[in-house]
Amino acid sequence: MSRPRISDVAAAAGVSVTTVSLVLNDVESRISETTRRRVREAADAVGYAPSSVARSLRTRQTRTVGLISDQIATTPFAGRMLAGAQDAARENDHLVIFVDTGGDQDVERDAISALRAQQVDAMIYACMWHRVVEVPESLPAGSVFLDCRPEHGGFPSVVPADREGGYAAARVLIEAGHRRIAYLDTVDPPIASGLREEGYVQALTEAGIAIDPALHVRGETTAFGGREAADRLLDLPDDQRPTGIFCFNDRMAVGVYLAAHARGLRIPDDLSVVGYDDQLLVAAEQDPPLTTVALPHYEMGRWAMEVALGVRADGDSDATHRMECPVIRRDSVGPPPAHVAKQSRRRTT
Amino acid sequence: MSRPRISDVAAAAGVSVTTVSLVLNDVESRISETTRRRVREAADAVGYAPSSVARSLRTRQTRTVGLISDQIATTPFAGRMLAGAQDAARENDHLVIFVDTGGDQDVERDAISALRAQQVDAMIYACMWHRVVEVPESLPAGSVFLDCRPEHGGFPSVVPADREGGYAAARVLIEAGHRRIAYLDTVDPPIASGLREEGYVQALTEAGIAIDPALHVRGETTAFGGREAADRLLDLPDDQRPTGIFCFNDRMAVGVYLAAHARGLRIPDDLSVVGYDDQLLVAAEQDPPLTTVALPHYEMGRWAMEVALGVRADGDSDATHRMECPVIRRDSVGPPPAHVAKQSRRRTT
DNA sequence: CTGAAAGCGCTTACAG
DNA sequence: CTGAAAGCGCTTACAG
Repeated sequence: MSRPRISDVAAAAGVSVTTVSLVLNDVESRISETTRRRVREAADAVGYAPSSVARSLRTRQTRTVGLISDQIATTPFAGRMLAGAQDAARENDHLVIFVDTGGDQDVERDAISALRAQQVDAMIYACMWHRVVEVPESLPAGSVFLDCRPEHGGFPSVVPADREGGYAAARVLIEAGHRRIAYLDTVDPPIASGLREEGYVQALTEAGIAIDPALHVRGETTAFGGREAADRLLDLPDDQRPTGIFCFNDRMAVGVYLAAHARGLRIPDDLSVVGYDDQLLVAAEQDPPLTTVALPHYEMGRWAMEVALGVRADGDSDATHRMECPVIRRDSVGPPPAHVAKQSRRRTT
Repeated sequence: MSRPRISDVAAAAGVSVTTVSLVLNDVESRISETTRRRVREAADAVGYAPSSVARSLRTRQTRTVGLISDQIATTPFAGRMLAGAQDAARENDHLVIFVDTGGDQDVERDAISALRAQQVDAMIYACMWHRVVEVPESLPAGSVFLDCRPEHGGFPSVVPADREGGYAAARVLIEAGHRRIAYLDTVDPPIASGLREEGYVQALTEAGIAIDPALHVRGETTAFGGREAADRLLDLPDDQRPTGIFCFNDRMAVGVYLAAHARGLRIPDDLSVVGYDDQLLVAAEQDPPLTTVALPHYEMGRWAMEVALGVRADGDSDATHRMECPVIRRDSVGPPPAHVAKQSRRRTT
């Protein structure tokens, strides 16, 4: 009925529990091959599986890591973060105890102490999107921050390289020949917003394109918000209207599609657009499929777990690692429309 | 340096460890209020938090439940399942150890034995979408199946009420006045596909509408698949073309929007559409927002955890619980176009 | 090459 | 009202 213990195996094999433990754990020792086999057979025969809890009590490590997040589970795009952490944990024989606090401070405090009581070997503090966070008081030293950065440092952390991502997005448009490139930004700006803007500004500046404040608009971070902001952009006089729009995220880019279609503008023939996030089920499924910059959630999750487990060298205890956001080229970017190129030429002469 | 033990608290309070344990666990006992206070103060003073692993070894329960899934984490719509399970676990003072196997059998086997070794108090086996599954050999009795059903019963399980959902979807269209209602189905049909079809057929039949096989089409389960299938529907002769389309899921419904727009058909004026899933970031963000049937992922996750923990009465050990899929009314359904109503009348006379 | 024994940090009958 | 002691199931010095 109840699970067999190591002493049951010992009895069945006619040896001591010491011996059983030694062979089952493959401890460097000169136990004879005969005995080893006998022990293994006995273990199989009684269906023995060692108790992790007893072992943990003795060895003081649980092969378990706590992953606490603000709302990873309820957010559509961060599951891959969990998946990356999960895979790295498995490869290193660890289990992950996952707690989603829903952003509630009290829940968070309780979760941290429950995780400490469980004696997790390591802890990861994850956010749904790139943020700077206050460090919860009881968070153990050495915890790693995932998709967020501790306010005053002191912990390793990994975040997306948003500035470089913004730069890359703008480059895609510049290389396609665009000069009037808008940044359709979010209204209540998270960190990523400013960072991406910096990259955008840098790319344009390097390309000798003057920054036009009229081309920086903001909207709610939804398709409808994106549409509304895009309307303002597309209502600009012909010679000021952007030919390419870099959107803060894919949801807002969808709004740009809506606004474009509403006035008979085709993408990418009349208007080029690039998004951000590479959101599953949205970016690839637009018509035409959206060129975008991917958030490397899976890789970030894996990185965090690997430094938490100490199997990765570049996890400085006080550095934030910025992970590259690759450009995903699809079909929403083309050259600017011919008549615009003409106009531009006319203007500059 | 190292964490304080119960004996440290006992020493600090000048009592036995028995007493400390008794007061900290609020065990029914006649320990004097004075002593209790002294113990609590001592515990605070030394920063004591009991070790879950030591307690687990002794009490033989870990207050931990294993949640193993095929790919919940990497799928966008099932995070809420995790959230529901999570919330129920927290309310009952349990932690969830989450393992995503990615559908790999070997990983699954290893995960189950790791979870058993951890002595989880209960186990939940979750799927990304409604399926009938072979029961993994080593799965403990009493495990509960989430969004799937064990092939030969023997375990409690919870799945969406897809038949009723299909019925409800069709009713929405019927009540809006439609008679030519198509079912835009998926190509490689999961269980839900047939179930939803049954509901659809039942609703039409009850309403005295003959089932037209030409109105049951299939496509890949993507926006493009939905578009392609919708094209076939919309290419039908005027008097056969559906005025309302019930789609297997929201992604395919997006394809219907695409097909409709491509031929200048407005939704819902010229064509009504209802989806399924209430997919985050897609259903609500269409133009017009999509009327759909929601998959009750959060509630299913909660139900599964509650029966796993034994805090819910209706979790029969061998019954599958079908959870209602509520209709989410938005703006993609209207009455059929006037000229169609006229035509229909003409035909029936 | 193998075993007896201590100890990880708790809880809980049992005794007083 | 409180305490001494056994025991949960392992691992690991230590001894032989």
